[in-house]
Amino acid sequence: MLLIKSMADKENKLKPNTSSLEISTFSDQIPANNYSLSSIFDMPTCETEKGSSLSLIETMFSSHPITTPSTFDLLQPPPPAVPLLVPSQIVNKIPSSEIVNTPNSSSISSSSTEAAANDDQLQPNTQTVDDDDQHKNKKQLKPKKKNQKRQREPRFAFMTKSEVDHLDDGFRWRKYGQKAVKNSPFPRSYYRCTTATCGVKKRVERSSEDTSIVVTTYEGIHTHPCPITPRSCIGILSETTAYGGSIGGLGGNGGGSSLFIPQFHYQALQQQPTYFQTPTLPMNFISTCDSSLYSSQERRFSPSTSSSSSLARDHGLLQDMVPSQMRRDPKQEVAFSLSTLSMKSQS
DNA sequence: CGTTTTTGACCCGCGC
DNA sequence: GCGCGGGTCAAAAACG
Repeated sequence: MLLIKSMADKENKLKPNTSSLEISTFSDQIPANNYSLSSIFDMPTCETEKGSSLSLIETMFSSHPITTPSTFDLLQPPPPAVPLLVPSQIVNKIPSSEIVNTPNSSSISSSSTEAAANDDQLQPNTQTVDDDDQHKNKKQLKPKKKNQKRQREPRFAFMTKSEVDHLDDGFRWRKYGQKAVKNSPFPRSYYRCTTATCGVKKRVERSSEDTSIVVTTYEGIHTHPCPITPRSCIGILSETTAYGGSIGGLGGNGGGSSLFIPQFHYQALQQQPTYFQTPTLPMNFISTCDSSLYSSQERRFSPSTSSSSSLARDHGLLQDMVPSQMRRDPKQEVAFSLSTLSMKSQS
């Protein structure tokens, strides 16, 4: 699971060279039942340039309980990546029990089969039914087998502090539904990746407790490159990850938060099962902080910013993960664990 | 005119 | 069995 919180307001816009961005991404072993992450983690606080202090993780999912742990069980938090990629200061805050490798965890690519295998209620012939087929069957043949549960892709939830609900993450989404959320004045929107072969979906809803927080839940893995690849992303990405086949992303524009969570290189998922196929997480994440300065369309053609190019010159794991300026500022902490993204990519 | 959004209806799972 | 809530469909409307 990834959780991200960013601070952005109109007066304190996120810029690549500023450190007003607060990020906390991590993975955990998902409890079997509903849970509130705020009760699991005691994250440190950090200060923005404006001096405001807030917890990196305040009320993660306290109002958004995850009720489908089976999908999250698919996440694989690999131990090797955590100590290398997560600042120890942050790691120490995360109970080790929460980041241990999960025996039941599996890869994304193998999630469908393993999920089915782990789900005794699933019948064997349901394992290969994908979303599209489900939809077709839904229209053609209403009756479903009783024990046939809808198979869900792994989900990744992000929390961002944003004024805009639908954050631009570089991918193109088509809204296909909207529902009122119980006990919340804000509706939940359903989006689907517009790429024909890509079945990634995402839900966007605003927290009822903190209306400034937008909860974005991604479901599935993109099987294609990002159609709108920010130059700044390319600037700091290794060649193998420049496409940023992603689990999910957030990117603000129009004065909202400006985040971009790079995703797996879609090829990496298929070919190279290595944790370190994903060191681009915070890189993209941070490199596109300036997206508020231009629209997503413009961003497609915008030249690399000086900051991103400077970031591109940074090498090494930590350098790759954290902008130099942010690294220098002890107040600005970036906590992340690629373990969530580190899933076996055997196919 | 193609694409996206809106929105009411429908399906499905689950709890009672 | 029924009601509720989450999720999805698809026609119509809106948009660029």
